[in-house]
Parts: sequence; C-alpha cells; structure tokens
Amino acid sequence: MARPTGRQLRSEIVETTTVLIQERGVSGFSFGDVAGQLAVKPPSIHHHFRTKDDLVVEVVSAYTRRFNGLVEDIPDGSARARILSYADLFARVASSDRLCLCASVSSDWLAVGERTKSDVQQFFAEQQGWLEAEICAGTSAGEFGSERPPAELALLVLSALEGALLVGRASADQATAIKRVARLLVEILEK
Amino acid sequence: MARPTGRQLRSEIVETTTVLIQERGVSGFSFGDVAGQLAVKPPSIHHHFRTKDDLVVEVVSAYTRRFNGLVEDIPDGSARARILSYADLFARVASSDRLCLCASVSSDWLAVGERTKSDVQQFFAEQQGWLEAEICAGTSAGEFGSERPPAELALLVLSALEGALLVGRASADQATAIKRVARLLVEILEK
DNA sequence: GTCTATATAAAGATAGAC
DNA sequence: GTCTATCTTTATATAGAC
Repeated sequence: MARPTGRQLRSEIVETTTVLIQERGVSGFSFGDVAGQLAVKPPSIHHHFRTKDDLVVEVVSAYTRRFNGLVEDIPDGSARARILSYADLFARVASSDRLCLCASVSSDWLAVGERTKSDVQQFFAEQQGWLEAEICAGTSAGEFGSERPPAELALLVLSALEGALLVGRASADQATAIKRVARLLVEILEK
Repeated sequence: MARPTGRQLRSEIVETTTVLIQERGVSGFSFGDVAGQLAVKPPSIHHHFRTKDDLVVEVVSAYTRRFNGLVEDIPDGSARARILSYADLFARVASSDRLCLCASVSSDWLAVGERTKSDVQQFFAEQQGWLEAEICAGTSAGEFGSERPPAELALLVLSALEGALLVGRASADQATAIKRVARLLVEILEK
C-alpha cells in the first residue's frame, strides 16, 4: 500500500479510525494505532486532527453521511424488499465482526465528548424516522398488516438490528444472526 | 463511605469496575479510576487482581452469576408476566443509562482476552436458551400463539432488549425505550 | 505535510516498607 | 492488606527541522 499524502491521508485516517472504533471501542484505539496502520507517524495524524475528540467527531460525521447516502440509494420496490435492503446495509457497513459505528460509540458513552453524543443521538433518531416512514408506506400499500404503532415498530426494528450485531458477534455468528433477525422482523411487519 | 478492607474490598472492586465498564467500556477505565472511587491506591487493586484482564474476567463472571440468579428468581406466573419480568430485570441491572455488562464487553471485542470472550459468548447463549424455553412453555400453555420457531424468537427478543438499551441511552430515553420494546415483544409473542 | 525530537501525563505493574 | 516509591511503556500533544 503506497503511503497516502495530503487530502488523501485525511480521509484514510477517518476510514481507519472508523474500523478501529468498531473493533475496540473509542477508548481502545490510539493515534499510534492509526498511524501504524497507515505507515505514518502520530504527528501526521495530529496535523489533520488536533485532538482525539476532533477525530472521533469527524469519524461519526463521515459514517453518518455515508450510511444515510446508502439508505437513500435503496431502490424503489416492495416495502419488504426495502426493509431487507436496509438490514443488509446495516450488516454490510458493520461487516467482518464489527458493530454499527454509532453502537460502538454509544457503548462508551461517558468516554466521548458532547458533540459526539449529540451526533450519535441524531443518527439513531434519523434511522427511526426512516423506518417509521417506510413502515407507514408499507401499511398504506397494503403490504404490511401489523396494527401496532409505526413508531413502536421502528424502535423495535432498529433495536433488534443493532442488538443482533452485538449478540451475533459474541456468538461467532454475526452474519447469520442479522439475517435471521431481519427475516423475522419483516414477517412480523407483514402480519 | 468507610474504606472497605480485606475480602470486602475485593467485592467492592468488582462492583465498581462493573459500573465503570458499563459506562465507559473495557478500555475506558483504569486501575486508578477504580482505586479513586474506593479511596484506595492502585497497588491495592493489583493485590486482589494481578492484571487488568484478571479483573475483567472476574467482573464478567460475577455479573453472569448474579444475572442468572435473578432470572431464576423470576416467580412462576403467566408466560407474558415472566418475559416482562425478564425484560425489567434487564433494564434494572443496566439501570442509570448503562448497558448490559456483556453488551459493553462485546462492544470492545478485540480489546478483551480470550477467556472473557468465551464467557460473554456463553452468557448470550444462556440467555437465548432461557428465552427459548420460556417461549416453548408459553406456547404449550396456549398463551403464546406465534407460529415462528422459538429459537428465532429468542434471538429476536435478546437482540431487541440489548439493542434497546444501546439505542435508548443515546436517545436520552433509555428507561422508556426498553419498556416500549418489551411490551411490543410480548404482544408479538402472543399473536 | 511529514518528519524527529521532546514534553507531560497516565497507564499497568512490581518491590519492599509498614 | 495496604501503602510509598519506582520502573517501563504508552498516549496525547507540541515545536521546529526538512
């Protein structure tokens, strides 16, 4: 891997840090870890991000932007297909035994700054909002028949997907767990 | 708070560390933090637990023992009531904006030792086993009417409860989130 | 923009006095 | 069993050369 430079390095730092946080938590990575993986020295990281907190804020922001972009790109189709695509996205972004980045951050809640906290809160709120709208649409289309309040179902779906990554990782069975949970969730929404 | 000593201190270290991990993650606490909260010095912690990893192993073990004890103490009654008690337990042990300890550990997966990993895996497996048995019992009693496989439902329930703590904490609404999810889950099991 | 060198502080851990 | 003192390593962060 060629040593990245300039604007290139900045985005590679963000990518690498995202994975490190997903694997080890916010307190479990250091500038030295990031630098090591990119074959540069710690001061190069500091050049782009003055403090660790600045870096974490940027990582959450980049993750949220990317994730929401992928959600927007989910093609039109049946409500069932769209929810399954959403779950798949979830599994993909968190692939390889990782969690959703915001779940990782939420786990270390008291170890992160205020800006990060409010950004993570917003991420979860946005996901619930998207899910609620999809559930409403599916119900209007006659595809979903659950009589339970869409906002409640949205919270359940998000919680179950986040939790499945967590439980699945610790069961050496993450990819399967998220698929099993997703399938069950759409069946529940349908009837 | 009087300074605890001897066998007393050992268990207070475990209790304090449990909370610290729930709040800040495995990598987010130090012997100094634990010592500070108990008004002793770091070497006193080392006297009881040679390494940080030894301490984490003991914390997971104590948490699991205590949690499983509380589960066993859930009184006989309707399947609905027992599942709701289980969810409540979950919320209580993780109260005050914390997660289930094993969820916190799972979040920092690559930062913990092998012994800890396998203990956490076992915790999640045991919980799924208990839930599956309860769901089967509820179905036999005619109380639960879901036709979906009990093992699948058990995974869903555990994932949703773990995830609700995570999402709820980041929504400044944890106590409510877990209750909402628990209520929805029993309704789904019933029909 | 990246490096070497360095400051400062904290962490995990141990030795040995009390 | 707990302390003081200390060792060693690592982390965050900055200054200044290249």
